[in-house]
Amino acid sequence: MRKSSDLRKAEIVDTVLSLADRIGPDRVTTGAVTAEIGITQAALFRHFPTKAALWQAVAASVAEAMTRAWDAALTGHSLPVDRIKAVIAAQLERIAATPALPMLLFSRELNVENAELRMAFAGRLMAFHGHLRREIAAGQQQKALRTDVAPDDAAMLLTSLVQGVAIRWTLGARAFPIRDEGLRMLDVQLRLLATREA
Amino acid sequence: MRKSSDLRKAEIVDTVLSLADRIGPDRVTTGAVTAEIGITQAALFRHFPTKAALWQAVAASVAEAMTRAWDAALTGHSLPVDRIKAVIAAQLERIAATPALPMLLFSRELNVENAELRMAFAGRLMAFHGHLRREIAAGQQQKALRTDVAPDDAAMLLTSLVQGVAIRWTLGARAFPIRDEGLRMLDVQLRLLATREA
DNA sequence: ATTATCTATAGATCTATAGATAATGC
DNA sequence: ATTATCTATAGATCTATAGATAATGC
Repeated sequence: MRKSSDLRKAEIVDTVLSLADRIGPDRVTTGAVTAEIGITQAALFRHFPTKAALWQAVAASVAEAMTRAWDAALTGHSLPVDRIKAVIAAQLERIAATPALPMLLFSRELNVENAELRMAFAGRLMAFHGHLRREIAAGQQQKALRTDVAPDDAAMLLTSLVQGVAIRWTLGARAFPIRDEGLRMLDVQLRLLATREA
Repeated sequence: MRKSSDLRKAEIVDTVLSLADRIGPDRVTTGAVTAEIGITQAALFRHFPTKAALWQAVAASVAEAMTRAWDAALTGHSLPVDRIKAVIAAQLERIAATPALPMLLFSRELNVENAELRMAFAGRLMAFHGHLRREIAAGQQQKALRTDVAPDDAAMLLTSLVQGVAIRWTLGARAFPIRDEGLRMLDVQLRLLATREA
């Protein structure tokens, strides 16, 4: 079956992510991708000039999906704490939808081969951190959150929480629903960050 | 220069870790290791029958060093909170000494190829978590730590904190001293976990 | 005599290129 | 006519094996 270039490109990008999950990012060869799709290995190079270019397209796709999900989460709520919960829930859902993400962050492809790939993800991580820091600062101004913790530090604790759950989920063979467990841990941490009511 | 088998094995294991850091775990080939040492590629297979066996020796070496460091840290202090700080400081020092560790945890070698390698690291992660949980429970009993957080959850927050700092350190080109930054973040989190004094 | 290392190479795998072929859309 | 795909293959790289050689230690 012959597809338009745009459709085929999208299919290749999706297949890379699916394969990266199943066999590991660095085991994704052009041959494995095309075998999965049902075209010859050489056909891939008519869509992407090099394998690095393919990975950059993958990074762009993942980064765009994240950005959209965060923006939608933020516009859906007004209270800072609700916005924090929503943006973290959105990110946990992105990880569940793209389970190769944690591995990808530490792949040779990203860390050694492909500086553009690395920068794309580093940029998204900073944007995520920025969202959290802003909402934490807003929550502190509304006296909902303790003010004796720097917003930057609190945002790092929450980013670490998401990463910690993702690591546990990945290494533990994904034996629990990452979104539920992540939000449960977030409630624990938000309780520690909240101003005392009693 | 000809070395005894034990010395050469140790040299090979050390070289794997050093190379894993510099070029990424999955790029460590038998040829790269032996070129670094100054023996021929084939000589490696007289010390380790397969590449998988070599990685298992690496895992055993790293795991043993961690265990020793944690035990030394724990015996050096009596107060639970001090023991928590000491064992986390020890782990941050282990990461600084073996900077390939975070990448190794997500390498194809560990996640896809080598189940024994994966289990070795999963076991150490659980042991680390167990140390933290025990000390947190002790701290709660001594009324030094809030009792409205499950020790298991608090231990996960601390483990995530270490992982989060390690990720930031790795992706950020190791631009800050991981031990200092980790202990600073630990103080922030311990302040949240402490019983209020005022 | 034992054993660490070397030379040479098989066999597998992977990216990328060159040129031919066949399906699509004006 | 355009363009997605195919066949065939070059060239690089990697693990592992077989058999020879040379250094070490009793």
